[in-house]
Amino acid sequence: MTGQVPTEDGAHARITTPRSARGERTRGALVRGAREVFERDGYLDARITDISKAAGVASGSFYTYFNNKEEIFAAVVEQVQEEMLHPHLRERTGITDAREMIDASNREYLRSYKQNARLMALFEQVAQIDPTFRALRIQRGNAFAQRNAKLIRQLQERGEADPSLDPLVTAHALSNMVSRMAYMVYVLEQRIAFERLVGTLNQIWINGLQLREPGGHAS
Amino acid sequence: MTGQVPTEDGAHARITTPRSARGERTRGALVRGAREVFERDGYLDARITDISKAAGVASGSFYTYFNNKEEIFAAVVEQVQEEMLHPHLRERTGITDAREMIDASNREYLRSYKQNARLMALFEQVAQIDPTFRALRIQRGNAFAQRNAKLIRQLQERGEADPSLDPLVTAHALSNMVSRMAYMVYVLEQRIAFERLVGTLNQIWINGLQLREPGGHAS
Amino acid sequence: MTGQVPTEDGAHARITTPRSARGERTRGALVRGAREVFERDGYLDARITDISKAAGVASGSFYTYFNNKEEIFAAVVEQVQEEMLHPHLRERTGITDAREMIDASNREYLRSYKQNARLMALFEQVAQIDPTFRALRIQRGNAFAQRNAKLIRQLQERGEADPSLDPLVTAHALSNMVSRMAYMVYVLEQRIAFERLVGTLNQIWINGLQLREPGGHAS
Amino acid sequence: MTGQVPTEDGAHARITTPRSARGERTRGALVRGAREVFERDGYLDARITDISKAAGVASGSFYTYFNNKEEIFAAVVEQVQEEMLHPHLRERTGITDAREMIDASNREYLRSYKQNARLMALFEQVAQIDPTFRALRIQRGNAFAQRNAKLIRQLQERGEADPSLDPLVTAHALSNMVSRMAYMVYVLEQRIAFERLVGTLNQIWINGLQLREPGGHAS
DNA sequence: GATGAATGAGGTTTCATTCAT
DNA sequence: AATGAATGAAACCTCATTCAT
Repeated sequence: MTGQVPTEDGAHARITTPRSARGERTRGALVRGAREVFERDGYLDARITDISKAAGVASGSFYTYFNNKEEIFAAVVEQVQEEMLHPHLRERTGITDAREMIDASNREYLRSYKQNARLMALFEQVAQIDPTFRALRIQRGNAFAQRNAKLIRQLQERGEADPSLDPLVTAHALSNMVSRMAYMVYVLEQRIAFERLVGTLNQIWINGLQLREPGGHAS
Repeated sequence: MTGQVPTEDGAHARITTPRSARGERTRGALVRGAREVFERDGYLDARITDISKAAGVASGSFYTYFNNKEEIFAAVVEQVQEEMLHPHLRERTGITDAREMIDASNREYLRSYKQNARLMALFEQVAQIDPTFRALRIQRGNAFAQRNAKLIRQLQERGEADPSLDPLVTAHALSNMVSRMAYMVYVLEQRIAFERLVGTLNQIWINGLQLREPGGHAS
Repeated sequence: MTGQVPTEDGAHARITTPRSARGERTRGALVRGAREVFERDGYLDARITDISKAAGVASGSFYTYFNNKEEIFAAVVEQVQEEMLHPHLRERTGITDAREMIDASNREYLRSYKQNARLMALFEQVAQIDPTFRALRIQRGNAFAQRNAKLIRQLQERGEADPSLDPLVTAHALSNMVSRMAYMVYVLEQRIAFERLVGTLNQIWINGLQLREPGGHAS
Repeated sequence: MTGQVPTEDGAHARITTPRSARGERTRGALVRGAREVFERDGYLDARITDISKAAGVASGSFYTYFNNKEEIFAAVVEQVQEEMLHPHLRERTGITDAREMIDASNREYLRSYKQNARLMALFEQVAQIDPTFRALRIQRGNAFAQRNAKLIRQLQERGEADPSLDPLVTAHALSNMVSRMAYMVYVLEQRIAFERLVGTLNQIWINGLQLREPGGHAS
């Protein structure tokens, strides 16, 4: 009746948004505990009991703030996103040259992926398991690809990129290539030196798009 | 861990390799049933009971041939591989031109992926869940990349491909790009027309490698 | 268990009889909330949390005034009884004729039952569940039957009622008949028109007792 | 897929109708255990664990045959009904006189109720709690009343019963009177001697209906 | 007194695995 | 070998009750 969180099913919505400082602390401990357990045991093997234990609260307290594993996982994701929130690259660095932009973008992505490999593995796993989270990922991937497709189109219009490429498909393909390589190297632990990885991926982007000097004449 | 009886696979030696024709039939039914259930319910939600039911045998019979879900999944994979076993492309078609080879290879891969989308989704899922199967995939990916890396090296030596690219990393990157796009389109059902997909991916391979005419002079 | 403080009811002496006006208000809100929840959800599904919520007080406040669901139910019953407390029929109306009395009494009972059907259903339910409340009902039923038995005996002595009937058993039987019909019609919602119901029940009373004109001569 | 019991929701119908003798034995033990526990602890306090324990089977075995407490209760009811199934009174005894029929019928009903008091208490309780079972009771009550109403109508037509009574309402009322008295005496344990009880109730039926000699002239 | 979060016992349910026939 | 019922170890989840603020 009173300001309850709008949950999916609207059933007997029992979960609470913490009103007191103490509640805030407990909820926080649970999210932290969940992250710890998820990273350690994986999504499937994480038991709610263990999360509560890791948070140092009674098992029942979990249900004060979350209805199930899925929900607390969403909270972990949210928390991680806030953590990772940097100002956007271009805005920060003012890069305009396409090559530099590609390098900066790939470099930053791979660095961050490497840094949070455990978490990325987890996200990858959950996307395979939970439809809700999978949908979220698709959405993000699409938004990202759309942005990149626009950049590619601009380059094509300026005569700086291969005009025969479909911008959207290309954007998807190149992004997927990078993210999959990040997964391969940092989650599956196939050892490739960072610089070699970035360098090769950059080169494939540049070659793939047939990037030319802004002037327009080939090197 | 200590002094295991030297059985076939080191397990607790209970499963039987069917000797009789009847046994062969039962085992076959189980594998077929498993595939059906896996494709329908996904790996996680597939219950051994359901597999037995789908196979039309008693639940207990499962354990005559397999020890657990993982093992029967392996059997499904094996069966599928036999099915998909075509004679290798080059051997079959005798293609030698790199561009043609890329097209033939991507085209065949995507066609087959589309054809078996359900199964591919399943494999993707299980690779996220089961370490054994994950290792298998890594191994295959590596073998495949190694083969492609060798081809790339040959092209570079003949002056037909960008010599600055790391052959192995490039091979991994381009393969991952294709397989990930296949996943995106045929499992996640992001609609992209087949020809546009193949065409764009081919072009990125060609551009990415900076493939030149066998003659050796740039366009 | 040992050496209990001699409190009002011998319980573990925690509940408070409100001293302040604020306390009075809170207690009242709880009883009102309980009634609402009991009528809505039934006794079994009424959760103490819900009662507190319906009362607009914190869940913990419940225990300031009551120890458990049973106790607050008793409070609801008490409150309802006060509400329903009419001056007694005869005293109010001065009826002395047996037939008129039967009609007035049945009519009033059924009217009130219909009016408070939800509550009556609740009482019926709780009587099935809670021994304390069940005992209370038995007691009331007996008191009521005893009163009626006395009237029947008087009628028999005056030659106005069948002398072969056991007054107490008859009193119970006829009362039970009426209350059970009320339950059937207004709780179980078996549609019978009010007047037909009252009329038939009156007639069975009259026939059952073989009521004769006060004068004493048979019909 | 194969001959499953048609359950209400048809979901993942997991319960089994025993195919083997052993299964039959286990199911039987569960129903017997349930009856024992229900009679001992009441419906509400009966835990599925206890039922399994009383049946001497593992807790999980319960779910081989039943999905929940409600279902096994239904099985108990069914079993009891089979037990109580006597050939119908009239058919058995060939009674045609209304008075004798009333006596025989009430006598038999009360005898049986007394005999199975614990069970009847249980049924009464569950009817208050479980809508499914409540509906069943209503249905039965209606069927029974309809039969009796027909008899009353016949008597009225033959001039042997008070023609002013509504047959259906009267039938309900008199039946409810008897069943409620049975409840009062044998469940609530209000001591009334059997013969006095039957005698008084018979008399109220006879008086209530104003039963006359078949010949038609009053006594 | 009021608050609302924390507690944890207790019951339910699932299903991989075993085993007697 | 096949059968299908029995087993019991987990996990989950609820909510009456307590308690620090």
